[in-house]
Amino acid sequence: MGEPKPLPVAFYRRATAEVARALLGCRLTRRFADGSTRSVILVETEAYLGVEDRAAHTWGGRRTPRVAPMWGEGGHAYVYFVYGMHYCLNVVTQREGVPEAVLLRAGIPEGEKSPGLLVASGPGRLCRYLAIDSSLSGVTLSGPDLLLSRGPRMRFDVLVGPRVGVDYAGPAAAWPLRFAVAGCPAVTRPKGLKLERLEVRE
DNA sequence: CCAGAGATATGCT
DNA sequence: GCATATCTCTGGC
Repeated sequence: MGEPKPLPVAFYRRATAEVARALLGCRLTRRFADGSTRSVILVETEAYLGVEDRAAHTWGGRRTPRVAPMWGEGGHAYVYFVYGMHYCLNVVTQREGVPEAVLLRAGIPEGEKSPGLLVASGPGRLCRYLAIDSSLSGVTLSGPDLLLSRGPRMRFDVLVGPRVGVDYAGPAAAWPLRFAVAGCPAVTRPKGLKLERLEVRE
């Protein structure tokens, strides 16, 4: 297999909830210092809609050193540390000055000897599996360390529902915000998720 | 199923 | 200073 091709910048410039849905089935590749790689196919995502969204770190226009990557160009990573022991990886969307992002909640490891479906289930475990920490916050998702690419050809149903944590309502939250691949055991507590439609990617 | 522990960076008062 | 956090694991019902 050749080198996966990064997603184009235009991919990240759509409405954030739409990007979250489109990330399902995409491949996230982590490259290590020794040149080895690990990849997952994304199966669960969540949108965070910036200044209007009380659940977003940039709610109300917060602009602190930690969230600086969210204010930057789409297609970059925003990684934060939470609960004293977990990292969470977000995909920054849209353009500079629009601080929105998509939390990556689960992925299926690709090419493992014994396909451990559960090791990348949950945002903290996903980061642990890919050895992602806050030193990667702000890096491009089209670079050597992290690469987002179109996933394998597949067809799947999309589950849509509320976010897992506290799901603040608001003007911006009229959108569905959480997306998952139906029937995938790696998806966090599918409760509350409703089947929306069949997705075909070829 | 649910409550509690775990451990610390971050951001607000 | 202090409360909180886009979480995970374990142990008890």
